[in-house]
Amino acid sequence: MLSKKTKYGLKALTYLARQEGNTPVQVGEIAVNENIPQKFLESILLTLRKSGCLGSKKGKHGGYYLIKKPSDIIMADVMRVLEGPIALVPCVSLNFYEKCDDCPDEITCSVHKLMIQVRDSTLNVFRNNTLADVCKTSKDENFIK
Amino acid sequence: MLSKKTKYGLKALTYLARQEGNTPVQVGEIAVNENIPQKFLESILLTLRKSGCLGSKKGKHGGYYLIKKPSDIIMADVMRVLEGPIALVPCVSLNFYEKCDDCPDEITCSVHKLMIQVRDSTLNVFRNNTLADVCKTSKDENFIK
DNA sequence: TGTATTTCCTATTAAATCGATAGGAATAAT
DNA sequence: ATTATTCCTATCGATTTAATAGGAAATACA
Repeated sequence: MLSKKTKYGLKALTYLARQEGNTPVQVGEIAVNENIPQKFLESILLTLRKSGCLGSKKGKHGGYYLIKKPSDIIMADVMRVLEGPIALVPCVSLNFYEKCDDCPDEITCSVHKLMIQVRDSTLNVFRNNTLADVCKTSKDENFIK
Repeated sequence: MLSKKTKYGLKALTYLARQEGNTPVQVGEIAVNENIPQKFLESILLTLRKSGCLGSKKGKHGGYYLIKKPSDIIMADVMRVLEGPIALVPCVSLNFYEKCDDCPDEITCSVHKLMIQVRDSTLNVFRNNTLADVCKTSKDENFIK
């Protein structure tokens, strides 16, 4: 299950991507429009900024803004920042690998093999979607099913 | 992330699938061979039985056994019993649907659309793998990558 | 220069979930 | 009867999650 953190983070990113210029948008504005608790959103945007997904400006008229074009923001990267590993098991994770302590042998582990398939198929989706893709709704003209 | 419950459950099922006959196998035997806390495994096998994935026999010489051929056991069904929804968000779940309380409109929700893709690709894996497939290790001769 | 505004940072809390354990009832074989 | 096993309910401790609190640091602007 997706955490609220991730869900809120994704919504905030799409909100920013839909902005006209690149002027900073305040947390409060995003929070109100996307129904997200403001203080919680604050901490989420902070981690997104620290990981290089977002830029920020402090003080009056400050806020957050995208530092890359939406079409250059790969969802796999965003998901890893917000949700952590994409794999369902650490032993098949590309970026967060860990050995299972209860598994004598990965090669013969049947769970392992199944989970690699799931990882690859999920990764395929997240790698082939940019923030720009995600922003297109089914209402948009150029939306291709 | 996959819960321990699911991981243990899958391992137990493959253990049973690899048995010769259909004579009941005791929880203790599975627990020892798969490095699973016995009492925990007991409760997992119980839910698998209640959901129709397994049969059981009480008393002396009792235990658990498969009631279907491994090749007839679809992983999607098993996963739903053990882990719950396959979808990452309830609003895109086929079997556990729930409306988001913070989302005004599913049609235009960008998260929604992305998560449908993830659900479909994951489901594709779980629907196309039976317990028999999962049991094949990469060591097996007929294993096809 | 000072005041209002906003991000930044750390700590804390309440609730939910997870992993595991405990103890015994029910059932079956011998 | 005795022994072995599943079945059932309850509970516990640890971890994670979602959210809140309070204030420091930075910036715009009057």
